[in-house]
Amino acid sequence: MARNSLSPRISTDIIEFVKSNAMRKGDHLPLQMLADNFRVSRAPIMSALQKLEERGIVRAEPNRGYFLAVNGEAIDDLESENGQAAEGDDAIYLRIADDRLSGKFAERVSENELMRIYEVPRTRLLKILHRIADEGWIERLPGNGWSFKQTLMSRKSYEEGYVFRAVIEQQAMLLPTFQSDADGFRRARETQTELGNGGYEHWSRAEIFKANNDFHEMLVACSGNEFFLDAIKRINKLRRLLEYQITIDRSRLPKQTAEHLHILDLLESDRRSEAAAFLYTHIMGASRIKTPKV
Amino acid sequence: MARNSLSPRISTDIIEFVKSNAMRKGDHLPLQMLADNFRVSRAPIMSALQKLEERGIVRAEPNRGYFLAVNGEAIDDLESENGQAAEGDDAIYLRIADDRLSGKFAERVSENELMRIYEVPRTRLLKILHRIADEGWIERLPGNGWSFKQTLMSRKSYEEGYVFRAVIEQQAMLLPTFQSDADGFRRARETQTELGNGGYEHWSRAEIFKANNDFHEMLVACSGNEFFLDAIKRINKLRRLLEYQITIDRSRLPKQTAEHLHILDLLESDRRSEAAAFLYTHIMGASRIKTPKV
DNA sequence: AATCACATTTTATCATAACAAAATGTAATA
DNA sequence: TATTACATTTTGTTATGATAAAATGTGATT
Repeated sequence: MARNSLSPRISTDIIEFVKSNAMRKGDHLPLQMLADNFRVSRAPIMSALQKLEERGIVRAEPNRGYFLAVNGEAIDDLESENGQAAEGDDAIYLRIADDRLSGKFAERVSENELMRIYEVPRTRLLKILHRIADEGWIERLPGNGWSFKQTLMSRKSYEEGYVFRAVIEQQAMLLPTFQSDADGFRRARETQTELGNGGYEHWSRAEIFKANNDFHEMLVACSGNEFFLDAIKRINKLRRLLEYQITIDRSRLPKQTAEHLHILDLLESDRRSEAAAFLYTHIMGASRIKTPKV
Repeated sequence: MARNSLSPRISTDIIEFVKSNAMRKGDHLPLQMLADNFRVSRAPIMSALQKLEERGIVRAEPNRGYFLAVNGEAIDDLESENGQAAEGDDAIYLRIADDRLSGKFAERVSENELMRIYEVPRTRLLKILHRIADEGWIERLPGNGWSFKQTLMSRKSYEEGYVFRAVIEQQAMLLPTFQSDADGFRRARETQTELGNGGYEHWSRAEIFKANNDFHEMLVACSGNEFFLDAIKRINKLRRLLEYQITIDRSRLPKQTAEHLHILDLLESDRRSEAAAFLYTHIMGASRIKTPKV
């Protein structure tokens, strides 16, 4: 057996790309452009496009290339919509997270043990374990095996996480290097407005979560300081895992999006320290309400 | 061939353990206790002790175990002193860092390429690459190969790093959960005093660096917030890499240690916000002086 | 001049087997 | 009873060869 192909993921990426660039029916999709964009060679792009052709999303013209067969916004990506059942490595990753949160593991596990449980070859297992280690909830022991860390993923550190986020984001906004990103603000406004105007009723949990994270990461990116952004991205990965288990209280979303818009208002009228203070209470406010099962 | 043994590392660890616990000649060293301490089984402890016996540091009594043959403080660990030439994985890691900093790599490299260059089996190479990825200066590409990130390890982000540290450490100290650690303070005082009273002239660069890092991490640990501590530890790993290349200005050390002691003074007389403010300028002050070659 | 289509090279993953080290169970000893 | 010494089991690293995917070079087409 060989590795599993990139093309499914690339297909999804292309659809997302087409949508977010508001491309229209008939637009050309050059191989090299897409390849550079996704940081792969032309080969996997080719096979992804071929599969998209079978689905009628793009049209192939011999010796000329691939062209969009429909308008970008008209595409609804079946695979990623109903494909909630994550494929490939992600599936295993989520199963491990689940099993960990429901206490099915001893603190210490061996690689062989995990290979048997999840029926995964070692190479792939290690990739996943390293990802988890990067997120900070498992670590390699000096001898054999891996050890789950209790520290993250607990109620206590859940709250600590909110404190950390509130402080980092507020301070990032107060840095002298902070610069508003007009384009980012505009797009954030669109998303938040849409979410507030009824979107909160039908968007999927993942979409809502992503919109929220994107907003906060966009703000921190304005700080112009890589380390602040990195710290936030890192903690958001963990958060995703824990909040997956929480039922979203959709009734709170209108208030949340209103607060997000308020922050943008303040920034755009150059009231940065007010915005930073408000951001702090905004984040800490969310902490008080949510309650994870763990 | 099989994996390389843990015992050299464990030998060093045991020596460090004996020293830091101020153990005396004749003290007993139970296998299980050491095993638990280092999170391994008794097997590698056994072989480490056997090697320490050959070096005359411990004495074996049949069916009774191993006993210290000299006083803890009297041991000078030849292997780790002159053993500046790091062994095993660390050696490769440092070579990669060097080669990267001196611009010997294209941005994108394949695993096979690196295996050929450093003559390392894939398993070990991957371990090292994942460690580097965790530190944030390389990342796996979606297809084949890895890509060095420019962002960290540059002059700009070097300065950003100082800003980040200053903010995080200051804010950590201001958290309501912050609690002084009497024991930690005492030990920090000892080290800093020793370093200030002439230690700065003969301590190795690594020792000085470690003393400094330990001080700051100890302070952040008092915050009682895992995430703050984690963020500082993470950035310190990177710092170590960059500052390796800088010649330490030893004449500055007395001032630095004096400032460290001053911070402890302020904290112990319950002037926390003053301490936090001073800590901030202390860190930013260091940033202005040092200049990395990169 | 771009871009594609196709052919070729390079790469990483997987299965397998060998082996040394790590982990562990237990009788022997202090 | 606590700890070691020794025997046994389990584990993870390594080398090797097969294979499919990714990367790339180049002539053909627009």
